Amino acid sequence: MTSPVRVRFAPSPTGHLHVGHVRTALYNFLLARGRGGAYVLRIEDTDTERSTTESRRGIIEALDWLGLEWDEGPEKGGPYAPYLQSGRYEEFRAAARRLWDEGHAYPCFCTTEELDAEREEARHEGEAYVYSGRCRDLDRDEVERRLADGEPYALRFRVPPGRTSWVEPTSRGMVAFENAGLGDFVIWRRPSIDGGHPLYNFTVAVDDIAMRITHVLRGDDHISNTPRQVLIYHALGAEPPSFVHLPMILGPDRQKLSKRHGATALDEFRRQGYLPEGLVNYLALLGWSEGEDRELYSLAELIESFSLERLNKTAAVFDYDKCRHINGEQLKALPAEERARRALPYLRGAGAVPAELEPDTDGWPRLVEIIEQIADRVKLLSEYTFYVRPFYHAPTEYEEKAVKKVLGKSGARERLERGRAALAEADGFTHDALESAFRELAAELEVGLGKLIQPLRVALTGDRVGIGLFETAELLGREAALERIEHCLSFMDSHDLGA
RNA sequence: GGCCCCAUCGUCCAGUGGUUAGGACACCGCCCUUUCACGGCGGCGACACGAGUUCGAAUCUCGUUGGGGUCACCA
Repeated sequence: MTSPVRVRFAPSPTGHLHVGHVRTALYNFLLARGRGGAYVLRIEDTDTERSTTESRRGIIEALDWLGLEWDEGPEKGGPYAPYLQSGRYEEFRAAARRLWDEGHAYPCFCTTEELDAEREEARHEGEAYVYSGRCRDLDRDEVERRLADGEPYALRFRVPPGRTSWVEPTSRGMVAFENAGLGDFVIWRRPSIDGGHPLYNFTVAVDDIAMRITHVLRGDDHISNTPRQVLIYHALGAEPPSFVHLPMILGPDRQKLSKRHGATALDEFRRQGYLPEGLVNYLALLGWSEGEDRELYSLAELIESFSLERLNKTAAVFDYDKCRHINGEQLKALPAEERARRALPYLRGAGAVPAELEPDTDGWPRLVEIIEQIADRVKLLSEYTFYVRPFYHAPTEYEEKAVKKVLGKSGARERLERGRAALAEADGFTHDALESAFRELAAELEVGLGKLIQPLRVALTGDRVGIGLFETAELLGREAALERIEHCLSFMDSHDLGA
């Protein structure tokens, strides 16, 4: 039950990290941490044409941000290096040669044109393409001759008859494929074993064997590759690991999640103000549940609770609303000081606060207090800018509905003036002092407190929406508050409002 | 189309032979309230269908339908 586990997350550096990848990485991480095993990061860069170091850096940075720290991998090393798949080239070559020597692989001289024709015919017949096996039983002498002539070839795996199956340690259980439907697949590209490149189904097995991987957790879309990999394991005399195929994450239209559906790349979520805690929490819930009605988890709690047995097998639709909600819950759990630190880059980026504002400087406690007051009005870090901006910038215009529904109401101007007087004369410019002053004024004017407060709020912030009015005023200070009211009064005059 | 996987509210999850089928998000009311949020209360809303097994099926079996994945000398 608690046998040592070795898992890996093996992205190919050909693009951005997608939420689906993130969930796969997370589950691998959770399994390893929960069972005291090793979580390794391996970069599958054998496709030299599509792999970029920029993508690799992006992936590493993203994983870093999420807090999914790997035990072995790039920039860290480990006992089973190399962790960049391209670094294992000679080992792949040796394994391929061995397969060839032992008859598990054979050279295929078919040209691209010939193969295209085969594929074309299969499509025409409405059947799945399976390599014909034309080069499978070539005469030994002929093979020698063509090899000696330097004719280009690819290496194909000789798929044996029968069926291939494996048992997943989840409710999915056994999955089986008929070998006949697999076809002899290519493990090494042309022109030859000395010059070409090893291919995925082969490299992944060799690498996992070399790294002593015990559990392969990956997307559902890899199920059809699995029998081929199991075959390679057997041919190489190795015991296959446990395979666990995770349900897909779909878009709202139930198609595989893609850019069309909105944000999918991790950096986009980050830009939008998601917390790593929020994303991790939400993604953990997409395909797994503890079995009770709980859905708020820290990474540490997930490590504690996660188990393969509780994985579910139904594809899940990514729900942005729910993701945002979970993020909001995680945000609530953070102390104001921390929320302020995390929000700062967004605030500065939006110009809501002075560019030079830094933690632990003179202006810092005030920002923390503002953030504290905003409380759980926001769910994403980027949403703080709306509430924070008024404390650093006097309104230059007034929100449309605020003008219509507040400033435009008859008597608004008088109430605002009386409010200004109350602010000017208040004995102490604190929340409590202001509140009692306004309650008295409301009683005197025989109007609801709201009637008094609304115009003031608009004058002070430019909008009807914001934190408590008395907190707002206190945080602004008497001088700035009075100045803003003056400005608003003249705005009302020039627009003939609130008479 | 072949092969493979899957099937409970709109969405995400509970539920493993006997429940008024539960929770969360979203949505809609009401309450609280200086606005917006938060919070509280309530509502809407699902076992895809058909056979079987059983005293009894959301739960087990088979079929149908539906959805998804995959069919490269990419990963």
